[in-house]
Amino acid sequence: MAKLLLIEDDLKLAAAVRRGLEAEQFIVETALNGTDGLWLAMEGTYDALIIDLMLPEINGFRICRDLREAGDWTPILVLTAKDGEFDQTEALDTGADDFLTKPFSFPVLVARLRALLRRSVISGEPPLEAGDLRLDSEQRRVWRGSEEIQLTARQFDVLEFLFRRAGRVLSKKEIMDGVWDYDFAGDPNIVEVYIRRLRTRIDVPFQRHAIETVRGVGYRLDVSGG
Amino acid sequence: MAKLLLIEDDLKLAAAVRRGLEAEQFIVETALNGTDGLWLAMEGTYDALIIDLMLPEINGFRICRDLREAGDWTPILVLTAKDGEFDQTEALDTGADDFLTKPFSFPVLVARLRALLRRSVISGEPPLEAGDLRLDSEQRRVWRGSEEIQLTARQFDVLEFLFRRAGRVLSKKEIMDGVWDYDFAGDPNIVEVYIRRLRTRIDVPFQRHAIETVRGVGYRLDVSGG
DNA sequence: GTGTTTGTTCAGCATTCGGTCAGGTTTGTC
DNA sequence: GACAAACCTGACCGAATGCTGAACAAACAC
Repeated sequence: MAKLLLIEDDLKLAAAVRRGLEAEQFIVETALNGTDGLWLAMEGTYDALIIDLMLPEINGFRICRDLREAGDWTPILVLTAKDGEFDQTEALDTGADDFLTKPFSFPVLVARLRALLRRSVISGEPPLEAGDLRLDSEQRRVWRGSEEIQLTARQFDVLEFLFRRAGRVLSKKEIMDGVWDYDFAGDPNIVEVYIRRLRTRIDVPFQRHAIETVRGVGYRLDVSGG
Repeated sequence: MAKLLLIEDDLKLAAAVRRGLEAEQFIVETALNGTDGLWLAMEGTYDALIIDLMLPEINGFRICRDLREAGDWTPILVLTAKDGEFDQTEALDTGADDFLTKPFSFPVLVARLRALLRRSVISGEPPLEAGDLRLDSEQRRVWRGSEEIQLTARQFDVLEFLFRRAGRVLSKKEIMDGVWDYDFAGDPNIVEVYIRRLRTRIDVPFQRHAIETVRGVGYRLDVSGG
């Protein structure tokens, strides 16, 4: 699958993003400063780069430029602080393909990444399946058997998150961190609410839930699809 | 498919054009200055060249001349600044086959390119289809079943953009970037307005929209055509 | 120049969505 | 069986989002 380079100096954020992307089946390498980042990027073995603009030593702006000037057009997704010294247009001036303003939510990051990769590695990614439940990320559509199920944006994000980790038990916190903005600080009950909303839509009557509750731990999407 | 060389020193523009053309299935290589550009162009392995006239080192004017003098008659599309030092007649005097004034809109660039290539590589591209909706890029005509639908230029551009990405959900921003001038900075509502106008023309009464709304995300042309 | 078509902006409206909350219910423990 | 913790559930409300018709402006044709 796709191999990514993450250049980010905030240790905590780097670790979180890395973990998240790995859970999405990406192969992730991390550089904590501009020098290492540029060095690694120059190897040119990555399918996409995720670069923070504010970096020690060599900043992200410079990395993008240097790569482009070296004829390297690997897709680049740039991370910027909202109030920071770089703004949106500047981010794109660097030759980056897309940018994301912090704080961002994880599904947005992944969606943007997939959009960038769609041109190269991932193309025509097959729909995800669990029993007779089917979810197509690209089209953002869900079916139970042949019947399409209408979901709202957030509902879809939650379900996709579960789908990509099907069979594993996910805590409410994991789901919150994975689906909501990473600085979202609401009641974990929101996850219960969304699980319920999903269940009322995707479950088959008189059959056990496709999304099982594991009391005291979290939720699990049954790979057999309920 | 067709292989292109883009010679453009503005990183932002180069990245955007490159990305867009790749989405249209072209193979694109990019040079950021005249020297590299001429060097690559001399290889003579491209189906067409897109050259900015204002370039560092060797300008576009010179590149065209040198190529033509070397007996290379690869189709050339030249990009010029509106107010720039080169005007339209001069651009064509260089041996270019066509020219485009900045800022240009993406569909225009693609249309001109296809026109240039039609003489050589691409010819007789089949019409695009979605259900009983049919769109012919070359003729710029649209039919529902056997009945032709009249669209304005912009309406057609939007629909063609959706057609070439049928089944995928496209954000308003993607549509704006893909259809309007690359520096257009208007209200995304313009997309809503055009979607509406398209719907009133292409939809079948009492049937669901051919262009579906995916709330919070964007629009999707249903491949089954509504 | 006049009239028409096309493109864009605007503002009000309708709908949907997301998040919160306040009970209710189940589960497990003592 | 009493209790607490965890989870479920339906209702509610503000905000975001999209829809729509009309007005205005620009481009074009005659």
